[in-house]
Amino acid sequence: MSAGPLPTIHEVARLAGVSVATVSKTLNRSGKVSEVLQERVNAAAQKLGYAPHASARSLRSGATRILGLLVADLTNPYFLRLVENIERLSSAAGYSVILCNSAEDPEREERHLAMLLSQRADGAIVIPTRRGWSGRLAALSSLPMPGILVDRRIEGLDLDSVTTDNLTLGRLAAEHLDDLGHRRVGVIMGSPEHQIARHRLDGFRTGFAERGVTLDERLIEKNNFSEMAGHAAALRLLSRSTRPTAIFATNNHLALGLLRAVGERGLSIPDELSVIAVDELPWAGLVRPGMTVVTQPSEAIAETTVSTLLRRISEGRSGMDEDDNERSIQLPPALVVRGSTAAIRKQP
Amino acid sequence: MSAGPLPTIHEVARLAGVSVATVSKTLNRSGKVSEVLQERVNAAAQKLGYAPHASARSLRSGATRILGLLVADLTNPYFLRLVENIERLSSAAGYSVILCNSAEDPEREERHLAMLLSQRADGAIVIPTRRGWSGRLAALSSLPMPGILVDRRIEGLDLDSVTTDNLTLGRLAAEHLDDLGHRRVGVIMGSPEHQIARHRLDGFRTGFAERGVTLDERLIEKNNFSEMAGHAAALRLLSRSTRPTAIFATNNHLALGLLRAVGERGLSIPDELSVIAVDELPWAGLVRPGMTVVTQPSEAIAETTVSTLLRRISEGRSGMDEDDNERSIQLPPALVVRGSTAAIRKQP
DNA sequence: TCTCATTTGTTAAACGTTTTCTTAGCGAGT
DNA sequence: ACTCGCTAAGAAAACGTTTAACAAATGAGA
Repeated sequence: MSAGPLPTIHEVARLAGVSVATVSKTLNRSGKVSEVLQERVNAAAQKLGYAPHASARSLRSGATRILGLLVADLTNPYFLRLVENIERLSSAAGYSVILCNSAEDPEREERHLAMLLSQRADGAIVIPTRRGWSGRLAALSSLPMPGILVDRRIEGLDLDSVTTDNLTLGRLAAEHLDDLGHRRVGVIMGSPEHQIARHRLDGFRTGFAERGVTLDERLIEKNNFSEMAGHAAALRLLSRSTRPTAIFATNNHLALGLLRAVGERGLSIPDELSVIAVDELPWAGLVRPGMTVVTQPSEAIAETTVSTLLRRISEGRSGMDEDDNERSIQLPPALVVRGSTAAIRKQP
Repeated sequence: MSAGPLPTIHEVARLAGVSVATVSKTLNRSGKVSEVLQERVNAAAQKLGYAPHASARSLRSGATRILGLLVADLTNPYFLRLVENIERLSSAAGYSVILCNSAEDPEREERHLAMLLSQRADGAIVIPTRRGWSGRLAALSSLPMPGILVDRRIEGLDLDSVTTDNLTLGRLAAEHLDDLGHRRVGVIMGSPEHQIARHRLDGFRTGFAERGVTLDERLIEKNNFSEMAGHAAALRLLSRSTRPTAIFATNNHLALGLLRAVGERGLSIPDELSVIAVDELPWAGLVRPGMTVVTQPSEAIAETTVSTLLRRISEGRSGMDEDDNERSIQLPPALVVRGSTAAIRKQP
């Protein structure tokens, strides 16, 4: 509508017949401004369609009200739920979110972090790449901007982190299967050099151990995290002379591969095989017997992440010294029982 | 590592023993700077870990190198693929992306647009809310910043838009089913007041009409876009005395509901019913006979969107006048045949 | 009436860049 | 020797805010 570039605070001031300082104070509700002037200012701003220039504002004030969100893998539905929730919460708190996808590539991660630094984001939320941590991630712990890790912790770094309690997650799965009488259980997991996979397995193992059951190590398939790997692993498990009566798939992609394999073998779930997976899946409703899963508390994780980061930001602003560093928050998963697991029928 | 706040261009200049102007010219490769000084500057910048202050830069230069990405529904997997591709392309072109989710809520859309305006984003990519267009969206066509619509066109606005050619999409589905001999076909679609649904149906109808087949209007289920609606509609279709031999589900959610209904009825696909859907689905590999789908060209759409917007931005910068307005780009979908459709067996 | 507080408003100085304009330096042509 | 170009470097003026410091105005107490 209006021609020419956007109006500045000066034009608002001129139209309202006051100084720019008065306009600024009015619009930010800081300082004292009389009722009558406030109205004049607001009217003028309204009429001109004034929108404060964020760059100018942050240049002067030092805060950008921007959060960086750097995700390791945008194709992972679990991360997507996190992104969605984090965006919602940040936005509600008055922060904009710059979305970055590193696609599991440390180099992209590095570049994005440099960009976020240049943008002077007030904070960064990072789901880090699997392979090692870049120097720039380490730098987050100190000065440039407060950062927080989500879902994946990095051992050596003293950065806040919010993750699922994966030990408990494994244990929940174990206890459920044990309750149903399963003793010969298979596990399809990613590489044990990744903390998450390791913790889930450890929890699973512990859960059974506490009930006096020892896992058959030969039924633990350790590979990578892809659907193909899950498929192959499942076929191996199902081809054994005495195949497991239940299988625990420790992530989304692996579960997909497992289900595909089960379908190909024509096995019926849960009659011939019980299956328990991790995370609510978008297509969960589709699978005929609904999937029994251990879910990660994605809303709670998003909420804790954002609130913790915002707290760090305000602390930093007030110059508080780093006292309670190395806060690693772990949130509890939940078991959702559906039709894909059942009590064992016959003991062959 | 380094204590205190981040270094400015002045500190780099002092360390290199030159003026700030020289540093700026060196770092931006603008203006003439002698070899030796360039090296001194780069070394100093490197040593200090200098990162240019984006706010200051854009305040002076007028460009933020930020793109707004405002999505109507982050839970839609198709939109997610768009987001992923758009982020990748923008990032490769040196732009950062501010992600906003309106969640089909016009009010949130409005707020986000105001925020993007305040941030002085260089451009905005918008998948608009279904219900009506906000005044601020209309404003995009004129001055504040160049904007482009994706996936959903808005009739009255003279804004660039990039969408799937939904007429052709419908026609492709129709021709495929006709080739297989289907004559009694059902359609499960969203509300016909939405252009997309209407176009897909029109194309579908036309495709059959061109082969001399008239659709049975009673088999066209018009509801909303939810999975629940799809499920209910499917149940209605499958309960008819003479049920259709094939069903066309015009979107993701509806297809999910349809498949659930088919499962509940214990019908076998494609022997008793052929099913064709829209869009590659994340869980496509899972469904036993793979799904036959008409896919939207999401990569091409993302590519066209970003390049068109960036062109608009540079045009705007060079002050070019709006000549070829109202560009509505439509990209062709593709048919992917899998196992969920088959030639009709018996004619009951 | 004169001071002194207290309120309300304005002036002007930052914030960290980019960029225009100016100047210094210098070799070449007369 | 003097001017004329030419190049590389620097000085300083923006860009649009916020905010500290200050001025003006008002009312109260003596």
